[in-house]
Amino acid sequence: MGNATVHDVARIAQVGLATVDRVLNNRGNVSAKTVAKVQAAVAQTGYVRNLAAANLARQRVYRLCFVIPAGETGFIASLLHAIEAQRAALIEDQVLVHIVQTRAFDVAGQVAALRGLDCDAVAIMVSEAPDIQDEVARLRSAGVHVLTFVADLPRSDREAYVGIDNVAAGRLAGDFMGRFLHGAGPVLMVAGSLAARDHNERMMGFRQVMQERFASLPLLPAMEGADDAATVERLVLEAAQAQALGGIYAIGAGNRGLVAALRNMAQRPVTIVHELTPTSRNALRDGLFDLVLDQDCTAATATAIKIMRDLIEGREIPAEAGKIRLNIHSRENI
Amino acid sequence: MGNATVHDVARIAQVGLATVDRVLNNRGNVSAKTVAKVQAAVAQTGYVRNLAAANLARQRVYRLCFVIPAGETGFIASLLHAIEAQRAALIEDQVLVHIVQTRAFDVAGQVAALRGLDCDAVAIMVSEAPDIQDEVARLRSAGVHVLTFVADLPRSDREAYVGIDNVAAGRLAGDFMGRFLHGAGPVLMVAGSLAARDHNERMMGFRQVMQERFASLPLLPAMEGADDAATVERLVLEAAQAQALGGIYAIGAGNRGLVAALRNMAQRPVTIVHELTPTSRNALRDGLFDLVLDQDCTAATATAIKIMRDLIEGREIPAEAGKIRLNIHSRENI
DNA sequence: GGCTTTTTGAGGCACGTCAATCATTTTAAT
DNA sequence: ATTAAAATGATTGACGTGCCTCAAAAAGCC
Repeated sequence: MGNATVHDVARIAQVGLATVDRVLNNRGNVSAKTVAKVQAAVAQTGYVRNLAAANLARQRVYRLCFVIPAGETGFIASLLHAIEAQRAALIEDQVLVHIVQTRAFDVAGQVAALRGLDCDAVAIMVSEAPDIQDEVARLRSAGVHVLTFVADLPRSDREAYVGIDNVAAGRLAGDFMGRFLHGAGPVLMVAGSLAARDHNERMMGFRQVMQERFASLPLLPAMEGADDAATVERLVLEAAQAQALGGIYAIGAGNRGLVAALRNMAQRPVTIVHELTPTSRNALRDGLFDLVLDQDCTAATATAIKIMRDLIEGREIPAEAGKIRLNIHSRENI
Repeated sequence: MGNATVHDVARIAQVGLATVDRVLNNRGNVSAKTVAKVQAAVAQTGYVRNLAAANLARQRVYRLCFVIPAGETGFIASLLHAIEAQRAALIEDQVLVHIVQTRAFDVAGQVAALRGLDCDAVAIMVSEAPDIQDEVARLRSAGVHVLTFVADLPRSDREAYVGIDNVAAGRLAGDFMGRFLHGAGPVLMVAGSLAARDHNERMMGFRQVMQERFASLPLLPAMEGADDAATVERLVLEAAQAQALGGIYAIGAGNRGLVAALRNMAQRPVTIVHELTPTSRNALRDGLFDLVLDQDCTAATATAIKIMRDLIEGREIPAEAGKIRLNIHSRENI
């Protein structure tokens, strides 16, 4: 069954081993007739290359890289943890994963990080800026496979995006917000930065659903908390003092500040946030948060690594391959 | 870095290659002192076995098997599809996946299927019965690694369970049901079979939350639809005729029947179901279903395969490894 | 026919590990 | 001290593919 080797193919096709090798690896200088003979033999024997032997022979080492923001947000910590957890199994497979951390929102620093890369494929979680798109193009032309991670750069040369559909996530949050909010009361949106594509897309999705289906609920202008706990706390408390809030949708990081603000508010709004971390987990348990939308970091990193390997091997990447499912956590399933 | 070989280890430890091999593969007949020397050299060089070379040398072929119910439910189809989608990449890695389908709820047939297995590891989705637990024990003692899949057999000898936490899924469904159901109206639960552990656990979780937090909502006795569309349709319509339903929690298969019933009901109850299939996807879009709880088949099969390989390699399996996250789909994110 | 160019075959080395044999040394038992 | 048992080293041959060289055969061209 799965045990035909190049030798079998050569014997069946009545050609030499070298010719089989030339055909299988597109080395050229083989007549069309011979190519057909070999391909027929491959089909007949059901030959499939033995990847282990191939990698051994060519001394293949997969040099992968993740470029992700620095900072101690719980989400980044989860990502790092997920990568570390897989590392042991990966080195046995000759996969070396290197992690580069850059300051969030610091485009120049991110460009510098991309410029200094030395690897076969890279997964990047960076800002959306022309300089960065140029740098992606340069990497691609230098033969490095590039995929975007968590935050997409749809207009760049990236070969794949691994992460959730942020518009859908925002829409889902809007749906739940509308259905949970029995009374009226305005809804506040707190993003990290509306210039960040992921946050912006979530906001758009949320706003779409609120307008389409829950138009009676007033939507306050979105605020930017810069992924900073103190800023988020201040913004939320100010908004709550201006008028009683019915709901809060926290689009990005800074959940610690949100928790602090909620503890100081008389009336508890329906609160939907992103990213399952110790902070948000505790807040769920204490009844401060109602829902946490979360992308599974383990799945995200595992998928990114798999796609990078597939890209290096030249395999087809289905369009859906990088899609990470969105998980929802309430107090009942943490 | 990742390039130390057994030769390096032997040189550093000042022992022979054969001795290094004996230590690394626990072949015995090595003195404690020598073992320590080798281990020190391994630590010093950072030696990690090259799995490709190892598998090549020992002609390793991973013979894996899935034992899952037959039948054309959408969920089973998704499972099969997910396995097929991975098959191409797997054979390059010398992983042969065989699928055995058994009649659902047919214990004797499942036992026979388990008895006829010839593989290194198997993932089973079967009924919970003493005969099956015995058969699992027999497989284990015959050196076959066994993990349960989608439905657990916690009292058996299985080495891992890959699937969602069904109690948590039921609790989550209960939480949403309570929050969506503004008015009163009784809630109907339709399971496939309450003897099936997964359905039973979901029901328990659902019931717990409803009693703890939404005690004012009456809960009708759970019905068994045997995963059969016609039966489900009949049961639901009968219940709806007896009294107007506020909500329906469909615990198992048979969603097609539920859709048919909903189309014939004057008042649309809040409907929460399991498994994202074409049927449930369309029902979501048409507003017949409110939520679909779903375990990601691709993730489940991929995880099961990975764990089977890890078991065969003798690697540690973290307790959490088999945990599949629960996805939630509403009309807004399909 | 003589010439060049393309195509093909044969062979070998390398990759790192496993698995086995056989000879030798060390250690333990009597 | 003798013998048995255990421990160790040295060596070798796979495993299947990639990649290279060299020579031979076939095809194309004038």
